[in-house]
Amino acid sequence: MNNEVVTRFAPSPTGFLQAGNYRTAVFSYLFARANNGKFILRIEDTDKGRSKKEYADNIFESLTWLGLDYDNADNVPYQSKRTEIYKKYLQKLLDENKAYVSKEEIRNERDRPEVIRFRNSNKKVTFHDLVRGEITIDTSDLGDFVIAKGIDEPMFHLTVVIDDYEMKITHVIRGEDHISNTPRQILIQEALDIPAPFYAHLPLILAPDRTKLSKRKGALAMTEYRDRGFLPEALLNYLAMLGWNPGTNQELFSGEELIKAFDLAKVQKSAAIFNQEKLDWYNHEYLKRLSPDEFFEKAKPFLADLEQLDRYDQDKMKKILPLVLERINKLGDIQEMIERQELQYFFAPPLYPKELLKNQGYLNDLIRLVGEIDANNFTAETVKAIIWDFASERGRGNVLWPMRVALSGLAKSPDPFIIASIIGQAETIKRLTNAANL
RNA sequence: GGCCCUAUCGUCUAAUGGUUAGGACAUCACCCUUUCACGGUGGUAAUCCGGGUUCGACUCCCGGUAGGGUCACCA
Repeated sequence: MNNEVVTRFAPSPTGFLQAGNYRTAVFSYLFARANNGKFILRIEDTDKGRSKKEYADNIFESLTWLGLDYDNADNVPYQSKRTEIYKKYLQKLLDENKAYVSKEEIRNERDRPEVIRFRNSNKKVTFHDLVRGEITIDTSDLGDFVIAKGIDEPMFHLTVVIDDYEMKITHVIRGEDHISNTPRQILIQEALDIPAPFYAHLPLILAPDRTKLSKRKGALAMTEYRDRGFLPEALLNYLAMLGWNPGTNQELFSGEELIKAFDLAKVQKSAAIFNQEKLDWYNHEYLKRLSPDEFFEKAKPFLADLEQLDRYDQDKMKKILPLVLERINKLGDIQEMIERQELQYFFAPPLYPKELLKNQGYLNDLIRLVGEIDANNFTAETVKAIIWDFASERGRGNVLWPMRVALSGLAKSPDPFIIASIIGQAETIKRLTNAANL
């Protein structure tokens, strides 16, 4: 059991992580689970100046929300607290003359007069990348790179190598931007005489203009997607399909299905553009799969504006929600519908210009017909049944359009039968009467 | 600029020497329909360019071109 697969997600809490970061987390997670292995989280906060607790908290929150459960949740290592461990290895390198204290002219006020540099053998390093195959890089143009600012201040390349070793990481799955870092880390491994893990470098996720995804280019924190009403299942599914494919035409995958189907060999080599519209589609698909009650519960936070207007009526809201679902991609769109006044007519009589009715001629007939419906059986179906033939006879547009406008006050809305059934018989007759008297 | 990586519809991708180059999103048309939305049907749309190898290249090789990454006392 000593060759158990262990992967890790090792972000730096120096800012809000975006889609590309979380996609590497998704792949690391899926690969570990697909191989019955472990997936662990490590916080790389050796840069004390830029690391912030707020960002680390956001990483935990995002991972949990996405459902990427890490196996060391009760004991997540922070590199800032592991200085003593790194010191041991650093001292060894120093003692063996594989690293040395470098005294140099300081270039700017931030620089220290002394740093610890790795004695580079300037050779060509070749490693096998699980995504790209063999990669060879000549390290001679790297020089004697800095691995610590001091004996108590180790830096990235050193800490990564030591931690991956100590935490028994078997597969380092990370972004393509680390390819050129890999030879440096391999050199350190050799100096320390520790084994190298397998490497898999994932292609990057790009903005629509093919440049790096950034805040300016619309990159959002994962929690922002949550707050806008995306479902974690949709994000997970979409992220997994960006740069990986199952080799079949299946598009919708549950977390379990992803684990079953995931294969590093089918990871794409080229960068992918983050496509918001496809994400919207995924989210709508998952929204459609929710039960009415689940949808209502998830929609509630986005209904606050209606609640404030004292129009909050749970029973009525539950009837309206299916109509809303057809018209949104994410729950946050509900707020926009409310702002555009596309839901308020369900709660209060609409105001509209008389011209919008186009034709008032049949309104009195409609009032009579609607009044004939059994009050105990006032549904969209019975309303339609009693009106349909009449409308067909007089021209549906002549009858149904004014009816719908009388009820909704809008040029675009759901059909008049469903609106009538939601606002009720008395209110329907009242609004039709108002329209007839305009 | 040096080094490294990559290259199929607008986008995400399938096809690992022989397919009418397939699917999804988006888009367009039609159907459904009083409008919007949903839904249904169908369509437009791609192998970066140039050389090889081969009976035969999206697929293999070379060269261009383009895009990306990286060249810190950040990670």
